[in-house]
Amino acid sequence: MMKIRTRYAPSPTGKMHVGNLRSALYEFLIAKHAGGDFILRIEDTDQERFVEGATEIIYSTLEKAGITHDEGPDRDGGYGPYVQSERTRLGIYMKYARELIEKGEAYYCFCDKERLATLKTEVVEGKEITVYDKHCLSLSKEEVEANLAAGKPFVIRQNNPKEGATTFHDELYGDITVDNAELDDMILIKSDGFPTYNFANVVDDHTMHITHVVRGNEYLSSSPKYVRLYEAFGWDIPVYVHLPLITDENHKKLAKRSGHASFEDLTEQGFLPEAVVNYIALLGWSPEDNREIFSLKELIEQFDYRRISKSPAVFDIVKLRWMNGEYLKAMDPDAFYEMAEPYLKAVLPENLNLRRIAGMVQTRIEVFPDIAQQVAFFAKLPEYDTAMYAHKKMKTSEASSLEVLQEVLPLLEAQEDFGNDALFAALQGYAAEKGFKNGYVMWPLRTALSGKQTTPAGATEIMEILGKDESLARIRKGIELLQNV
RNA sequence: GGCUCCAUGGUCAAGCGGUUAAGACAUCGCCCUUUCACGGCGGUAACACGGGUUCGAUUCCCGUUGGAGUCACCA
Repeated sequence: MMKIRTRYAPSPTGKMHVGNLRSALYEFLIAKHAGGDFILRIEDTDQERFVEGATEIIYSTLEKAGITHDEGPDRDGGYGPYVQSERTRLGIYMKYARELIEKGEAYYCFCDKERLATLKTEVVEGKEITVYDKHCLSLSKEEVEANLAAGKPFVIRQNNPKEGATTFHDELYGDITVDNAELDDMILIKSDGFPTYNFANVVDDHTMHITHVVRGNEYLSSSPKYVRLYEAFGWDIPVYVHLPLITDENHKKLAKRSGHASFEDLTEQGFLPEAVVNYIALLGWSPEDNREIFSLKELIEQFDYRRISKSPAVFDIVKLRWMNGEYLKAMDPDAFYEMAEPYLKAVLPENLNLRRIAGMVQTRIEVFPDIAQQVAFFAKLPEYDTAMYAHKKMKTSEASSLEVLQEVLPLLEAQEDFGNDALFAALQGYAAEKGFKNGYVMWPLRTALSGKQTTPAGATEIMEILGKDESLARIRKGIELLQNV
């Protein structure tokens, strides 16, 4: 049994798109599930699109996501170089391209932009459609030699037949057949000497012994051309697995403007890498059972690529938030505190018991940035409307609240132990004595203490954290506001 | 527009000829509670349409419609 080898072949052009990240994840999972190797290859043959620092983003994203490669630019496995521009320097692609020319499967083309422009047949949705007319295929060997000797710029094109059809097999989509007449004579080597992706990916996948080519659906329709390349070389055709697309809420390919199209966007918004990985694993794949929370290790165990879906999936940020919340709740309190601390410190003074507050919000937030609006009232009592004192369910009104606060204030002033338990006991005692329900006295207190409809803690817990002085000050302020109604 | 692919609730999705068509998110209601949240319980909500094949189609085939992808010296 041959060892499975998959690869992730990103081009360093910016942030890592979640679609690409999912491709990397599936490629990794397919290899690891079968005990195979996952290879990272950098596709930087487009000099113009190259973005400084983008390679580093690829490394750091994969690392944060836990997707580790067995071979790559930084981990030589003997099939390098793992960077396409370096392979170009070695002349690998040119050598193979010439081999194709010898076989009549490719040819030199000297057509310039002006001539190509005359080939444009129509414009559809703003895109110009050009079909090359094989003009240079008819050039004689002498003409080609003369052009080359004269230093005329050239490209090398694939020579596809106009008759017949090409069929290839995809593990998910089955056999796909396309008329050869549909296959354009795509460019293999650009005039700058670099190979196009179309050519480089075939040569690289073969020379790097990639057994399973796993990639996005957008390559499905060009795959026949790649298959013809393999056949022209007489190489074994790899197993193909084309992945369904990830779309935005409008069912369009996820675009940058959606605001959460890249892994970086997501982590900046406070999402945990583990949750993101878990979520995108389930976007287009499902396990045999109904489980939804998976560690990377568990995904490796469970991942059967035959269960990958064929239809596109909408990226649902709401469900991701839910899942992130699940991860947050499951975290060890210390680990949670460590990550929550910066968000807490951003809005709260350090003399407050931040660890305690972190514990209060751990089950109530979905992403860390939610913390601020939950706890900001601890630092400063917000302006609030006294109408908030009236609560239907608690059967409180502004008048009843004023009365309760006035009666409870001296009680609290006399209270020695300002801990949660003691405070609760004292207030409950007061309520029982007066025949009030707990909520009837707690609601006005909590309102006075927080100025908010909802808080991550009850009245007594807030008092403990605020401390006696601040608590009493806020209650007096509440009384004052109510008296002025 | 040509070609290719896809089609189960708002979203992710199970299903692979016979099911009361799972589950999750979201949504709604109830319970719990010192508010909200968490948690628990329950509700609303789907097989795009039309032909076949079959004793029987969500499931297989064809067509229609709808959606997506692709058609570069980008990957």
